[in-house]
Amino acid sequence: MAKGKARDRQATEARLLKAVETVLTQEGFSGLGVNAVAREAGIDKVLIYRYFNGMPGLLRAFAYSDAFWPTVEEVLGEGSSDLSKMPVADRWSAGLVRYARALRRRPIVGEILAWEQVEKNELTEILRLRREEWFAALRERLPRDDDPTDAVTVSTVLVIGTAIHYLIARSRLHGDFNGLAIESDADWAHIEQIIHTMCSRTLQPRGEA
Amino acid sequence: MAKGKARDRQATEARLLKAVETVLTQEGFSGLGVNAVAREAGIDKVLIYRYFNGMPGLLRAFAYSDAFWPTVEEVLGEGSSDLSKMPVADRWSAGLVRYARALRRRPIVGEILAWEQVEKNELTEILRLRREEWFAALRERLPRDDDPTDAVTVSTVLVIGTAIHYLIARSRLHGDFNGLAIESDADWAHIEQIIHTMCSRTLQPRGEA
DNA sequence: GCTCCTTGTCACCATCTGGTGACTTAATAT
DNA sequence: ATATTAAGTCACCAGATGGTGACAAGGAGC
Repeated sequence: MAKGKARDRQATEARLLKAVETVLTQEGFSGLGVNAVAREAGIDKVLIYRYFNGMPGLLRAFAYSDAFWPTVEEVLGEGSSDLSKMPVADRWSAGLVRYARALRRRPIVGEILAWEQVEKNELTEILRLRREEWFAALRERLPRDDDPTDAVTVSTVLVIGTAIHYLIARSRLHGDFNGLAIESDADWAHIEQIIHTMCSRTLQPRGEA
Repeated sequence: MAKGKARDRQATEARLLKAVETVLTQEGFSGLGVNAVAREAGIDKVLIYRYFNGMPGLLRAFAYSDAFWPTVEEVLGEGSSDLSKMPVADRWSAGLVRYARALRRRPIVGEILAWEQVEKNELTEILRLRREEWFAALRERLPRDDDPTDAVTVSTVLVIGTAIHYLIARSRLHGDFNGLAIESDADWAHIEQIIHTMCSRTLQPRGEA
């Protein structure tokens, strides 16, 4: 039984894609390469070159698989809790919290965020472009306030977004950041609370010059 | 003159430490190893083992050199602009801005922040512990408000701090984050403005339950 | 003079990586 | 049945890494 795999290219490609995910979550991107992926999948590495034209091709296929990133709907929330009906501060507050939760649900996301932060090569650019496509699609679906305060609102939200990315990436390896716990769900509930406070106080329209 | 270096252990050790910094900034931590450092310093790698007992020892020496991290004074500001005299919102706002500037001044800091974010091994732990020592020293020097709002204040500041770390690490490789520019000094002036807004609006005491 | 320790040099090892060419074996078309 | 194509296996390459043992030569003390 051992020698001579059932000749099934589709299954082989699927196993390779799965192996990318496994290697990425278990060993991190520093261990991601043709050797490790092939070893994990139990498939000769030469097939990665034949079927995907090398590691970049395989990673591109991975980036467009559904393991890679949450859907826009998952963040926006469908039906009842539609974000676009909320006032601006609540909208962004709830949106950011959902974003954090959606990212946190996928173990692989932390790895990808960290990687993009740390290396810039053919592989990371593939994932980054895919992620930016996603973000553009998200913005398409959000109402745009065309008053001049919109720009500063977006900037503020982006800054909080970077904090989320940082904390999610960090939580893979560390239990806290200078005392701010980022391990358990309770820790994250606390962080969500802070995000909410920052959003509502910063974005809330107030009587001001 | 080439063969037979002037026998000067101190100078050799200094060149190795300098080479750590150079390799780290130029090639990143993924290229940091005995071979690369020795090559950069023009010194046989065996001396790294002899003098520093290997790479961890060399990095530990580096972590306690002044190339590694800004001084506490640089962030707190000395003399005239003493942070501890300011009201709470201004204190943190100004402190975070100074922190960002101090980190941004050192090319190597981005690399270290990114590394700690991404790997956890003997080497990164050395740098992390050193950084946390630094942070503890910083907190010693700041006045502590013992009212219950202090905890949420600290959490808020830490979240903004993570954003700073993220953006500094990212700016080594990318010019923006989803459209938020992080390249030029003007870009960072904008970010400082946002930090200031978030701090003053979130931390400012307001009539509230 | 001689000895002894230190500084520095060189050659070598096992191991891992990305990548390629040549092979066998199964399935399909004629 | 036979020829062709695709799937999978194996062995090998060059280059890089971390790490070690053996050696040459400078400097200080006796």
